[in-house]
Amino acid sequence: MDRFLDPELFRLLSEPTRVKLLSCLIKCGRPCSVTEIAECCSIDFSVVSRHLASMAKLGVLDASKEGRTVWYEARTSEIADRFRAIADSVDQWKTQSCCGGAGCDCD
Amino acid sequence: MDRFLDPELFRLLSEPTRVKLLSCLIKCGRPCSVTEIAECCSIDFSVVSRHLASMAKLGVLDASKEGRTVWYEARTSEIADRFRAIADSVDQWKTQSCCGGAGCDCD
DNA sequence: TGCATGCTGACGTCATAATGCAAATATATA
DNA sequence: TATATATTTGCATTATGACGTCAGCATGCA
Repeated sequence: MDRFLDPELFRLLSEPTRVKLLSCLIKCGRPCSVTEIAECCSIDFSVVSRHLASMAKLGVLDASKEGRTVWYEARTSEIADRFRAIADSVDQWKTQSCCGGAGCDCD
Repeated sequence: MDRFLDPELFRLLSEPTRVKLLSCLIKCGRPCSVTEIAECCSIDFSVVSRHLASMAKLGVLDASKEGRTVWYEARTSEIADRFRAIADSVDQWKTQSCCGGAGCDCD
């Protein structure tokens, strides 16, 4: 389970600004440029650039450069699958037990 | 979807210490006291107290006071369900579009 | 009542990271 | 080549939040 409970992924989604950008991209369902999203969400484009890059690095977004424009697109299926994997792994642990009491080694 | 992409929930899971505590509780599958978990994970009990309280506040844990002891238990099914709901809502947005181009109002 | 136990809350410190501006880089176009 | 456009990067500032210590509060027990 700990393999799926990736703090880095959650850290990305814990920032309202990033979630706003991601939400925008998911809803648009098409590749968007940095400038486009920056204007759409009224956020400084340097901030948007950094956030989108970090999300692409973690596989949440797809990035493709075309001339001087970078197109970002939400990897929607990938995101949904990842959350389902988390749900499944959490469920699996329901039946297991890590400690018999005294000698617990959860860490 | 924005209803499910709750930054607060993700913020909780973005902290390795909190994930460690949650993981411990899920694996144990039974109510544990603050002291018990603090010793099990070798973390200062005031830190544990804070983290568990914040997770209970967001519905990730169940808390029940019994005398001077507070028993925390992971709401495993609730957690799994929440992640599935996120996955489903992300999938639903795949077919929709928030903007026709110029007048995009993603925010 | 006095004391031990279990937990919570306040406080100061520290580390991390988000932000906006400006400069730099890369690419397209005149 | 000169200039405009799209994005990235460096930097200083600011904000957020985690941590440990200690004091305080509630509860149980002698």
